Amino acid sequence: MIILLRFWQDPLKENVMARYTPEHKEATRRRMIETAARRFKSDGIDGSGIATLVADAGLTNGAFYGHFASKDDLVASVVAQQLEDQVAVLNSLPAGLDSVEAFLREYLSPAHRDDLAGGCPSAALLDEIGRCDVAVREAYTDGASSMIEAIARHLDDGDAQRTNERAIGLFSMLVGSLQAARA
Amino acid sequence: MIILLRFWQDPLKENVMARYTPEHKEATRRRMIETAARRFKSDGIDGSGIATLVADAGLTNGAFYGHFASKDDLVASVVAQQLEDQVAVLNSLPAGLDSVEAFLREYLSPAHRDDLAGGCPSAALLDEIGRCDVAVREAYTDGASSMIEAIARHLDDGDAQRTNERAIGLFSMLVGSLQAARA
DNA sequence: TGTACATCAGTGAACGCGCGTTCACTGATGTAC
DNA sequence: TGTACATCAGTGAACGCGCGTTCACTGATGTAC
Repeated sequence: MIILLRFWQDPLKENVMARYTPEHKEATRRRMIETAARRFKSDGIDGSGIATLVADAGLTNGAFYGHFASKDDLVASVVAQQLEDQVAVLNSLPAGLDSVEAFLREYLSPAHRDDLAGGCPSAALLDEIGRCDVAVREAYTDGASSMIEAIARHLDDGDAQRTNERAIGLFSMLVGSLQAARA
Repeated sequence: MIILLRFWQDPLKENVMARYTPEHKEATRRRMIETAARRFKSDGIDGSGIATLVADAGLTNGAFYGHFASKDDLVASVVAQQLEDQVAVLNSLPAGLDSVEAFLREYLSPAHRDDLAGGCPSAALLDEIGRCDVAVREAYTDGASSMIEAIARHLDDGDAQRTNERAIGLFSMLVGSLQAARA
């Protein structure tokens, strides 16, 4: 959750890469989503203009609309991708309460508090997402329910309903605490 | 916390009110702060333009800078006022855990979830405040620590340190839960 | 193998628009004589 | 009491600016013959 996957090509290799392979355009799109995620989380969604977002990915203004239909389309893609990454991290944790505890300590650590760009998307963007268009909000609710499930899997104590409630409570408290610590 | 104080004059009385009494300008300023609070919470800070904010208060564009030095100045005033109101509500609750429980039920009620404009400023604005200028963030941290104190007063169990930690935890969880419920 | 053409990821200038802010002005109120 | 002037909350047009988006173009790559 804290350490982001950096799966885009390094710039040198990128330049050598054939321009019209099926992978090339897809790689650029992924790079845009990754760099936009960091920018959104540190400067806010409204606070990040298209010009800055494409420059972060090493492109110019006009290239944007070859990859996304609109800014909102990018936002929805970013939100979905970010939550997917978090779910993957949660699922890769070994079972047992020890690993949950280690995860919590890391989540609430000063390092995570100070790493807005690389940190939890919910803590950085939740209330802005609530004011975005419906596609973005759907991307968020879909992703968040996967998160809750992933958390619940670690807390499972037989009573499904209760486990789910505790997962939601834990998630809410984590996000709220982190936001409070930052403000 | 949920029911806002509506202390501005009603329009009829306002029109009759002498224009240059010391109260007149102050009343306009308070009205701006109140209506701006509602607008910020429902549309976001970045999402609310000066033109809309002054129109909400029944004024036109240019009047704004007779009351505030800048938009950030208004934001800081709104944040301070909102938290002050919340503290006043908390302090007016009768002592005892019953009233705390009633308060929690109200805070987490569907009515409060759906009342963005009239609801808790922290839940609606926390992550946007984190990206505002230093005066706004100071107004928030000052107000929030009064909030924590007010909550702690209701949870007091003799151990000051522990009470304070529980107050922070409760506050974080409430804000986080409400945001999650809204998104 | 060499040449002509098609493809298409990316360029960069331009668009209309709403933003925060400024400013010359208005006109009702308060004050001086 | 009546008149002339000062005050000042509020008006509304205008400003420069950055936004999201569009579009004619470029030039490296892939394909056809």
